[in-house]
Amino acid sequence: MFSKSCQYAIRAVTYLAEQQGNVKNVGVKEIAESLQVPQQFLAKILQQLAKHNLITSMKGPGGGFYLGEANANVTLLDIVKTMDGKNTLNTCILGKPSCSSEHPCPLHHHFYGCREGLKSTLATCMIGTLVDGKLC
Amino acid sequence: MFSKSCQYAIRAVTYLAEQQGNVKNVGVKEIAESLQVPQQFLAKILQQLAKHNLITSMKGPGGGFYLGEANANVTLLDIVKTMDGKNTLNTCILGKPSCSSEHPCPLHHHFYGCREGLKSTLATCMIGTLVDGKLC
DNA sequence: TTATAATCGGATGTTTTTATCCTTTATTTG
DNA sequence: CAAATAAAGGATAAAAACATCCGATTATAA
Repeated sequence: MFSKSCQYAIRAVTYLAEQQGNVKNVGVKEIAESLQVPQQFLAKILQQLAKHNLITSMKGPGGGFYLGEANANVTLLDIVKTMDGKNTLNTCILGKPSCSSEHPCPLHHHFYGCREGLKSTLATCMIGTLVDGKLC
Repeated sequence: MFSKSCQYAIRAVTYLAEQQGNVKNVGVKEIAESLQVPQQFLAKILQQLAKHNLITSMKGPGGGFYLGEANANVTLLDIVKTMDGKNTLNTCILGKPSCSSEHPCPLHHHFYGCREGLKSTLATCMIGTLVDGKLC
């Protein structure tokens, strides 16, 4: 469903959200250790998110990543689209090119509602309000 | 969610189900052309399914694959587990190792029901009854 | 019996995803 | 200013997924 990059991204952003108010910046090292994921790989992901202004970064000593004013309206769907592409969550679960409600694949009706529900959940969840275990 | 191999497998099995009663055997070539997927790759997948007795194969001229008596009770979940492993559809959507209802990831509650529903759909669908567009 | 059509099986090749390494740039602190 | 620190960025490597090639085997039909 989600690539590993995307999974790491969401989990890292969740971690950042939880740290809001504590300290301003969080380094890659700390996040990677907390999530138990490869640090260098996670660094690339966070850089990518920062480049797209989904999170904020600061260089130098005491630097790191955080969720700031500029990221207030960023949703989980923004994260997903940046990591896995705009069309993720829109393609047929069986990869059938012509799948639609008119010409559905066998699983279309069973999966469509599920996927749309997930998409709308992601679209309404502002990352600033994320906490591990729940969305808001 | 599903690997390409698994997607091809489900679509091919659907095709076989639709051909039941018409001709006994269907060759890889015909299936691959119908699904618009690489023939040699699909051949491997069908061989794998046949080896696990999920579908039936016949060599020689006029040979091919079909759904027979021996495959009457095979479900879509059997196909999925064979192609993508037993643990697919059981792991956390964010890849968090410790995710559970007690220690859920942010998406756990939003995704759990969805996934269990899909799993039970797959578990109750006998492949013999499959038709493109619906399950039974 | 022989030619043919089809799966079977092993090896190999390609592409994408995941992961690491190393240098550069910006920032803070002493 | 110098040194230390942390992100940024480019190049490379490893692993997994996806795909192809080709000879062997088997069964059927002529």
